Amino acid sequence: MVIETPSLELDDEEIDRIFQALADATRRDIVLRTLREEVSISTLAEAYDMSFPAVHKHVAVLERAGLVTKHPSGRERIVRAAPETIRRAQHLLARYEQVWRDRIARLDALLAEDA
Amino acid sequence: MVIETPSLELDDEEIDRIFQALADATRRDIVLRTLREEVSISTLAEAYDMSFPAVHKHVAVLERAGLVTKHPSGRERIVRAAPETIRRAQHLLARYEQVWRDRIARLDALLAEDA
DNA sequence: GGTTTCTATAACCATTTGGTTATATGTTAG
DNA sequence: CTAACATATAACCAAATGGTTATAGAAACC
Repeated sequence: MVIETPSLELDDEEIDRIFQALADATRRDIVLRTLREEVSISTLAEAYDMSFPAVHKHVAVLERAGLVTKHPSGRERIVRAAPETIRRAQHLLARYEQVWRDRIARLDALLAEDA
Repeated sequence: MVIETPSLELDDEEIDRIFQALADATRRDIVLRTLREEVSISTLAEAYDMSFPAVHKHVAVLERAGLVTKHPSGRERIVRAAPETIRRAQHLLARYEQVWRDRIARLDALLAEDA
């Protein structure tokens, strides 16, 4: 039996799915909306100028990316944002910024050395 | 004449392009690589198991997203990361997290009120 | 029980994406 | 000048994306 190691590290495909999911204005709006309050898919669908199945698909993309979760409640599916995944994406970008700052620090050190 | 207002706000299409560009492991690696040091496209191309034109296209996607800039140097095109765009994306996600925290704060306030 | 509502999914379509090979142009090196 | 190298771009292709309509199942309402 394989023990699923609950790695905090994001693998490449996971990151692909997260950024891909965020690369669409409707989906970003769904994330914002569900961060503020839990809503059903059909309630979400009312907000956008597209069919229910289109919104349903957007929610599925967000779910596969781990950005939202769905919870049955009677005939409805309540959509909840998953802030932890957003936080991980944010931290990934923060690490990119750190790489840049490390480079600047190296350049500064080199300049100080030469002076 | 239209004065181009240098808005710090990211419009939807700009954000689409940024996240879309980040949704590919090769492109994220190019960003990381160019954050550390400026490199030519052909130097980049050596690092990946794909043709030069494929890498050239990835760089073009990153450039359209404002994540890198290209600078001619003789026959080469030096690719530089644009950390400011990365920072903006990071801040956007930080705002999403803030929306979540605001909600928690509201719920906490409600609980305190009821107590 | 029948109707309505919410969800799920299939089938389809146009466009975009991410790769390829081939070719042309510009720049440097000898 | 010529050869080699770096870039750019066109044409092509398969797969993925983002939408549609149609259909079916499940839960709730009266």
